[in-house]
Amino acid sequence: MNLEDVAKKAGVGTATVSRVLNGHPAVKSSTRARVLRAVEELKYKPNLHARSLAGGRSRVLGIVMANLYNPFFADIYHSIETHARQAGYETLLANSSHDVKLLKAAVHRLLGQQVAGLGVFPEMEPAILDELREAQIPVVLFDPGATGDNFTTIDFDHRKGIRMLVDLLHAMGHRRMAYISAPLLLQPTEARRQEFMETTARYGSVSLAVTPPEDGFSGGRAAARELLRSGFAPTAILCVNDWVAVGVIRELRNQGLAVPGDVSVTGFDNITIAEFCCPSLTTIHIPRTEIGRLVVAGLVPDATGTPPAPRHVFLDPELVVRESTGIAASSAGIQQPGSGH
Amino acid sequence: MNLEDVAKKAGVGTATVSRVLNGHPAVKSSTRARVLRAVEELKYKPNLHARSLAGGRSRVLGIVMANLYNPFFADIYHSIETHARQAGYETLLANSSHDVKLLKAAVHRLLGQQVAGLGVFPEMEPAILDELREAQIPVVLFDPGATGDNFTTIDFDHRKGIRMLVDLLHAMGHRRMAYISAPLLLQPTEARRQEFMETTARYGSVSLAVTPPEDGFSGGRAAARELLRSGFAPTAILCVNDWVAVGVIRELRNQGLAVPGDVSVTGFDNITIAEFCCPSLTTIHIPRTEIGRLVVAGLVPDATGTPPAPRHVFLDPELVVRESTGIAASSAGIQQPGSGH
DNA sequence: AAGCGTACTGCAATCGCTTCCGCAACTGCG
DNA sequence: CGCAGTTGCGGAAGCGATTGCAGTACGCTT
Repeated sequence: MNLEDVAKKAGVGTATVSRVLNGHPAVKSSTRARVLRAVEELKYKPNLHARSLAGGRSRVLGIVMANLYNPFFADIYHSIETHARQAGYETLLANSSHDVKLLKAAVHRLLGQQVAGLGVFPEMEPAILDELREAQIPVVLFDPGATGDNFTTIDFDHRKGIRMLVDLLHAMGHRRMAYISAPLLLQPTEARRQEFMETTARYGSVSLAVTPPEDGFSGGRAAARELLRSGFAPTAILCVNDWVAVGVIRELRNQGLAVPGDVSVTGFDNITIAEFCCPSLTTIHIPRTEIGRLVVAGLVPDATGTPPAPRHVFLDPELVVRESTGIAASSAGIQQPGSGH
Repeated sequence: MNLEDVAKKAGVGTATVSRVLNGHPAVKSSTRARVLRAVEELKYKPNLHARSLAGGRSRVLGIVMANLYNPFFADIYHSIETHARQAGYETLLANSSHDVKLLKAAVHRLLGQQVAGLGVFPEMEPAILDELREAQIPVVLFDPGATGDNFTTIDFDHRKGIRMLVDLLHAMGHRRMAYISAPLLLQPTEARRQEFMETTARYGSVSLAVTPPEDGFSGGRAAARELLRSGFAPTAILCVNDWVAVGVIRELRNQGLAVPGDVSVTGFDNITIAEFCCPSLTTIHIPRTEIGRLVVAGLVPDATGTPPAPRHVFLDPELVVRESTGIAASSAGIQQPGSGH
């Protein structure tokens, strides 16, 4: 079932069928109708591989994500898809699941599909970056260090976000804080952890960081369990993201601790659930919709066809105070210094 | 940068390069090494379009989903992807966003990509089903009515699930229940709503169904707000899924109502958050991982290469009782009949 | 030394589509 | 009526891979 069949059925040449299918204007309307009828009757569907092979360019954007089931990334992907569609582009998704091998495979796959642009969220390897530099297509990255003349990078001030949270908690009287990190030491999560340690040290607060066995709700629960068992009784727990924060809160309540009555908890990302869970989360807002817009803008050429100029975009954190934080309780049962600084 | 360049650089023919790249055994190892070096040096990446055009078959499964940001579907997709990878297949995702036009486009796109199999979750149109019947590939659907000799259907007993919830609530003394539906009248959600109305009617309970303006957390919140404003004071609220249930609970608490103290709430699907939110949700479990496994099993041929036989799989609901349901309160401030049956 | 099988390798056809180029028919103008 | 300028359409050359088939070289048997 190919172009030629349709052409034969409609009594025209393949070139004409192709022109009709691509909306080329120079076709008599009677011919056009005849072709369309033949297409309809044969239920013809063009072979997209042949099409892009012959056509050369494509209007497809490749997107690589780790963890689509992390709501934060799902939201971003959704935004990308929406904006891409508006720009007349399709989207091709590849999951890397935080695995370097898979990441490499994903990038190769998308490059092999001749995508018009590539947006990559996971942490990059130098080797892959090199390949991307060679590729003659615009690339959007979240790796602020990466430079290349076809690279647009989007950077978020993670450290400042953490600082805003610690400042808030300190102002509320918290002097004994814990941080629940991510299982993978990626650049953004590592920056958050470090900033937590540094800022609390500057304040002279007592602090502790623990690393959960996995990301997400159950990772948070496990980390909180371990934290409580350790005997370190914080009045506030900062979490690497909202996703684990929800799990942490759950475990605290299971253990009979009130949030924020006994312990304050904060998240990061401001995913939708942060507003809807009980108690709702104090967190740092990252503009996911805006990120999606930026990715597409950095990938599709403008009206004149010139590819987007590479640039570095900085996104600023925004503090969202909700119910999960409150005035420091006078210890959760364990004696503590309680000294200011 | 094509096969020929590599062939020239390695001093061999294109056929040999192709054989090396595809792991064909009949190549002298010295030649193989020379080719691989050329590939490396030129950073050659095969054009996948040309490859599938020439090769014919592909090892790619097409998956169509509405709403990837609905955690229920995100989980299913994740499971599909994992199982497909295990079977040596890739996955191609297309989003339909509950739009018939987009659904049609998505199916056409995947068919055009010559996928080896197609899994479609959104509600189908008869016209699209016809096209799918013509396609010479296995198809997995969630439309229990659809039949075709290349169709595998997966069916879930939504009605029974609702019955289990209503039974539970009735046993707990609830006689005045509300149902919060989905904005789109899809087959599964409609079945749930109808079963709610019928079962409560059979019990002689007072019942009311409302439809939120949108799906998800904020849809649930909006619906709950409307419900409370209406003056109908239920002692239990059943929700079309966990996603809106969380929004409903949030709004109830905003209005000062305790869950389950004043009002019991149930969800459906048993998405991960159902276990972690506060209070955790009483809900109906749908085996998402199993569904992913079934989809892949229904799509990839077995070891001998014979395509999977079409079949109808029935999935049974499973009641999960958690914190969001309790003994009926003696009215939420409004007089009510309170009659048993 | 001739014959023959085996192991490699290259040529060229092919996949289905787009698009350049040329041809025919038709239009309008002098 | 003749000629240039459109307009509409078909032929055929790619796009970059895979693969059947033929050819070469080499080793072994007799």
